[in-house]
Amino acid sequence: MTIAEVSKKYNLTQDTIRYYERIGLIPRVPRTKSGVRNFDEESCRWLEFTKCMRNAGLPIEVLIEYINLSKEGDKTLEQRKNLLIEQRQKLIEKQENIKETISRLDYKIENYDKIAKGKKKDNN
Amino acid sequence: MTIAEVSKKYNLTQDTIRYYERIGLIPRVPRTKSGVRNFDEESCRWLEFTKCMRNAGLPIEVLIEYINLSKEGDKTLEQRKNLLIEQRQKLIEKQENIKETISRLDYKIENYDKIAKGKKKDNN
DNA sequence: TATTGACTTAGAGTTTACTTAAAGTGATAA
DNA sequence: TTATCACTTTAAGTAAACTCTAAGTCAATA
Repeated sequence: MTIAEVSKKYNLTQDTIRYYERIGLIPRVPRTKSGVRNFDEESCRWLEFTKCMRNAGLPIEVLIEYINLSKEGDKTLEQRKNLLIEQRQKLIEKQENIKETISRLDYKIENYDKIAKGKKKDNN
Repeated sequence: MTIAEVSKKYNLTQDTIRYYERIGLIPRVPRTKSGVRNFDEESCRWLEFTKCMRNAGLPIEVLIEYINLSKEGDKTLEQRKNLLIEQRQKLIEKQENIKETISRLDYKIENYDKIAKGKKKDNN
C-alpha cells in the first residue's frame, strides 16, 4: 500500500505518518526500489495500534519506548507488559476524571434549563 | 486569599494561575490597594471550575469563550448552554474512545501473560 | 520527449499550554 | 532602617505534536 492509501484508510495525514516513522513511533516502513514507502501488513498494524493509543492520549514518548522494547525481542516482554499496565492505569484515572466532569456539565446544563424556565437565577 | 494559598488549595502553580487570568480564562481577580491579588469566593469558584474542565481536556479557547459569554450576561444563556452541551458530547466520545483502548490494553496485557507461560508466541 | 503528479528528504514553522526570566514594588521581620 | 520575601508586570523561552516548505526523484501519460 502507498502512503496515500494508508493515509485514507486510517485518516492520518501523510505528513503525520512520515513524522511517526521519522521519530520511531512506528518501525521503518519497507520501500520500493525507487525509495517509495510500501506499507505491508505489519506496518499497517503498527500504525493502527499507534493511532488508537495516541487517540486515547498516550504520549508519543511512551509509545516510542514501547516500540523500542519490542525491537529488542523477548527479553523485554516483562518490561513491555509493565509499560502497558502503567498506561492502562492512567487511562482508568482519566476515565474517572472525565466521568466526573460529564456529571458536572450535566448539572450545569440542567441548571441552565431551570434558569430558562425562570425557576432559578444564573449563578454560574 | 493570596495567590500562594490558592495555588496550594487547587494545586496549580502561581504562574499558571496568573497566566489563566492574563488570557481571560478566569475573570480578573480583585487586588489589594498595593496591587496584590486577593482571591474572593467567586475567583476561587471560577478557578476550580476551570481546573476541572482543563483536566478533562476542554481547550482553553473554548473556556475563554464560555467566560466571555458569561460576562455578557443573561442574553447569552442559550449560547452558554449550547457550548456546554457540545463539550459534554465531546467528552462522551472521548470516554468511549478511552474505554475501547482500555479493553485493547487488557487484551494485550493478558496476551503477555500467556506468552510468559509459554502458551503463545509474541505477535505484538 | 516533455510534463504532470505522487512521492522522497531535511529542515523550518506553527499551535497549544504553559514556564521562566528580568526588573520592580510593598509589607514586615531583624 | 535595612533587608528579605512574596508579590507584581511584561516578555521571552520551552515542550509536545504536528504541519509546511523547498528541492528533488521517479513513473506514467499527452
